[in-house]
Amino acid sequence: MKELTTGQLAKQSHVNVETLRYYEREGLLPEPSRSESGRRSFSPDMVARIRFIKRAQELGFTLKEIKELLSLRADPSVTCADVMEQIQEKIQEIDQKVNHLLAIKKALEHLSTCADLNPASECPILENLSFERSEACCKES
Amino acid sequence: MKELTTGQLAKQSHVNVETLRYYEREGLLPEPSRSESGRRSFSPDMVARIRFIKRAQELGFTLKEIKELLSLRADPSVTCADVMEQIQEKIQEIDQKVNHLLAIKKALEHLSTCADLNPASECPILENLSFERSEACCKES
DNA sequence: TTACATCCTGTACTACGGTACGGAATCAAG
DNA sequence: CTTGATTCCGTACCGTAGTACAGGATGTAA
Repeated sequence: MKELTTGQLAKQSHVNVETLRYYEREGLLPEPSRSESGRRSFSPDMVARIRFIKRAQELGFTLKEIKELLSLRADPSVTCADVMEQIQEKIQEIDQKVNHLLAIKKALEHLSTCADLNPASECPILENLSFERSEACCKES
Repeated sequence: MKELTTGQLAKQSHVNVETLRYYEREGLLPEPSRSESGRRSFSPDMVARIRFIKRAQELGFTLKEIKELLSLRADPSVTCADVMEQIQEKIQEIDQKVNHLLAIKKALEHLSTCADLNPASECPILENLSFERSEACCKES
């Protein structure tokens, strides 16, 4: 396999050239070797590394966390259990986010119900948003 | 009710003084009247307005969207149905976010399972993250 | 009156994940 | 050899939701 230029790596990994430079700055990519004229020369392995980064992003990891994952991988004293732990944490975070969103949804649905019950009157939705919680919203049932 | 100074309004609405100035700049608060020396003088209604903003933020609206909601409220030609529509949109957005998070969770759980199945071997989790999708991950069942 | 608190303005800075741009150098194709 | 594409670097900018700060002007309490 040949080494890749910045542009080639960018194309193959479906990211912007500037993004590669940004990842390098942020320590997500190792400093590549350079040609005599100073141009970057990337190992083809970097395609997989960027796929890793993008996939992990999709999975809800921040670049900072991904950097940690990548350094875990580089450290031979790290066990599979260490990685498992990070993933379990991430799953819990996701559960929390989902629960928060569902609570918000419930509140919004409640506001909708209020509106249904007040067809011809002034819209109570916006006023209800002013309340601390929306319990005191509707004319009872 | 007396008019409030910036500091009083900030205290009563539990936000930072700078946040009030920021909201004013962003058009979320109307330009308050001023004292002779140039100090802001807020109507006590602004406490409710900021509560509205904060509550709507909790419900997942951005400041931009909140600004729209506030202007809806100010416009007498806007019907309750218009507001309902915004809320329905928001509910759909939330559903999408939840579904995305649950898909992520599933993928992470799958990675955990893989790790369970490979107790003594090299940790396959990180390598699996490199895959486009994680179907090809585990030793079958 | 003196001291301290609050307020004013404008600007800069934070985090996040990049994107855009200018000007110079270099590379590859015709 | 010339032209156009690519790459280089540093820096500035985007949106989001604020926070921080400098330096000056007021307001208030002892």
